[in-house]
Amino acid sequence: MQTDCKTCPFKTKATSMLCDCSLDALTNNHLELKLKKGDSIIKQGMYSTNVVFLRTGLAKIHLAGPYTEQIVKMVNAPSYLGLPTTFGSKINQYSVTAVSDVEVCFIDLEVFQTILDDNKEFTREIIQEFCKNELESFRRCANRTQKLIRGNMADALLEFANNIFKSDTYTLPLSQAELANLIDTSRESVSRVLTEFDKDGIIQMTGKQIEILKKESLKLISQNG
Amino acid sequence: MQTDCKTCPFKTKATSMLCDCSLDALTNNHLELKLKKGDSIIKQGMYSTNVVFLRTGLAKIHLAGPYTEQIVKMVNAPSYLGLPTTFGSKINQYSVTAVSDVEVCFIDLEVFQTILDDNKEFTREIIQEFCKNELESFRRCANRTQKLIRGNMADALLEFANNIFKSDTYTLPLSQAELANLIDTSRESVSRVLTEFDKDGIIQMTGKQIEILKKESLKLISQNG
DNA sequence: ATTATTTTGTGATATGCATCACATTGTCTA
DNA sequence: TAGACAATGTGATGCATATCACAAAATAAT
Repeated sequence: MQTDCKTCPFKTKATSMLCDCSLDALTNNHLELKLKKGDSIIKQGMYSTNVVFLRTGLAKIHLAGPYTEQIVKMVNAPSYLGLPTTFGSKINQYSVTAVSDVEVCFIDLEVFQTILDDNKEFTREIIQEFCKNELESFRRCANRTQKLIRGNMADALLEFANNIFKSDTYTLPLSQAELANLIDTSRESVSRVLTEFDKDGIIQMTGKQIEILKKESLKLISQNG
Repeated sequence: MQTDCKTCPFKTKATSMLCDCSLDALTNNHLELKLKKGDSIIKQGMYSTNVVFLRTGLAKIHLAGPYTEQIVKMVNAPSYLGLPTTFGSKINQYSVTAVSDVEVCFIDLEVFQTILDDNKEFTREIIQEFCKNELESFRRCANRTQKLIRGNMADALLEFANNIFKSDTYTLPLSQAELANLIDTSRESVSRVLTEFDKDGIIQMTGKQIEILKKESLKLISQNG
């Protein structure tokens, strides 16, 4: 169950900068788990002192808004999860749930903190990550609140293609209800827009299988209405 | 013009943890400026290699969304500005503008990075800040997209009272058009809601002077519609 | 003081989308 | 192979709020 972190092939840019002694510390202080699609990785409202490393698979970050659940973003491996909520608060302020089968490593916060203290380059990379995430948050929020549904749907489809699956053909990892939470709309509207895109020949939809036919059109819709 | 940072009375929790040598480095490598209300501190789209310390005054962080300007949040001194945009991107991804007269210190990114490298406690505090900001972003975004205008207006008024001015009587630091950008609505709606709150005796408004009369009502409106 | 310019108040109209309601299809399980 | 439950498609209706269009007031500029 205990992989040697030094030889683990799943590393972020930050992780690849760790000294051997820190990697040894990680090896001896992490809990490796295989979780199934739908399983909770981090749960909002729970007390936690762990940082999570997503070794393989896909996860969603989501939280309870004032009325409905909101999916903040999708994260694919390799990536750290829960840094903001673990460092920023004793109680988890958001949830992370597996969207595919995943492998995760739980790392104690104190161990992680020590590793930060001992590895300047690692710390720099982590801070860079924080910064990029915050900028991304700003942009995302502005889009969500200002764009119409078609624009946000187009964004989501492009995001899956470009950043998550790196292919214009993929299987939607979320239900339509979840997609609604991702782009702040209703389940019904997701269904309507998706069938509309299909009818217009912008995408081809077979069940949850998506093929993007006219990427340029999607980009235009993303920019305009 | 060059204050000695060691004796500067305006310090964040993080800054108070710096060693003397780092404070000396700061003293010799910062540019102190007094800016006036409305002046730009950080400008979206500009190349920048500076971190800014807001010594005194009030500022707004804002960015160009797909259609309109969005005010992300208000920041009052003492606080660092522009860490995400300076670390995360060469080009500024958002703007910061003085909302009152302010004093700011520009610090070169390399100097700031060295200080991070040399001060573990400082770095911890900065990371904590990042985490809290990110959590705050998530919450803010969920509220903005899910709440109705009255709820968001109530939030803004409470935020000013509780976090910015620490008093239930204050002068609105933003025009109604800016308030609209802060809570993602139209200028007209801001005007309507504000007069409504006034008529209902929840606030008393004399020009831009605000007095919160029924704080509990505002909290209720924030929670419900 | 007198324009000029920005800021604010308020009605009328239009619209994007949530909500409700129900049919249909797909998927798991006993 | 049913029977149950979850996920999806689609119409009809209502509502919050953006937008347009001015008037009034306040602030700045000459």
